[in-house]
Amino acid sequence: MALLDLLGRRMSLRVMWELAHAGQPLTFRELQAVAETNPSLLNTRLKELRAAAIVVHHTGGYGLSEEGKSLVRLIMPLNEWAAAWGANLKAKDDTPADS
Amino acid sequence: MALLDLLGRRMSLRVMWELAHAGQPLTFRELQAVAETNPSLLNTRLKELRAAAIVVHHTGGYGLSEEGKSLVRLIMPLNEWAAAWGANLKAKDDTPADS
DNA sequence: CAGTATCCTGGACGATACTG
DNA sequence: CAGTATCGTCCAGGATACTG
Repeated sequence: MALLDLLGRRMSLRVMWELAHAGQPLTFRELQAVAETNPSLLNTRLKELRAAAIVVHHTGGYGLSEEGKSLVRLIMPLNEWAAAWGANLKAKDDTPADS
Repeated sequence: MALLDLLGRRMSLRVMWELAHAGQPLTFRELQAVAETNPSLLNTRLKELRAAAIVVHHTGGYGLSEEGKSLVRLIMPLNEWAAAWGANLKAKDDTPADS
């Protein structure tokens, strides 16, 4: 699944997340600031995300495409699962006395 | 999201996929064969997946834990989305006459 | 058969200077 | 401000030999 390959890369999810929460197009520099990264990586990722039609470049800034939004929606449950999973793991860790 | 970090690594999904489809525990060598990888990587990933309680080591082989199964179930939609997404991308590629 | 140790290589990423 | 070019670093992953 090449999708997870893309999503697994640095700043992929971060960028999507920031764009989803901004609610409005963000400029390159704004995105760079909120995502706390360097132009080089941001640009690389942005190219990939645009090639994947997940991110689009409106007049005035970057935003999520409809596909991008649907993808974000799809990832949410995974997010929750991950939270529960993390809590669970930790709980088990904190309970060495279990036998 | 550290989960995607793990899932993004080579052989994470592949291993989960193979285990899900095997329907029965697989030995280290069997897993290595079906996943087409080397013992080094397989072992590394297996350790991580076991630490994450996604994969368990039954007597006689490796299998998915209940958490692992639920995760696989959660990933399916993403899988479908990716398929549609890929097809769509390709279609647009094949349709340069669009204006 | 199961898993580990070792060594090597490619590519992702980071910092930053620079052009349009 | 937007994006590109360059260069160095670091680590995931590949091949394989080896031990229990």
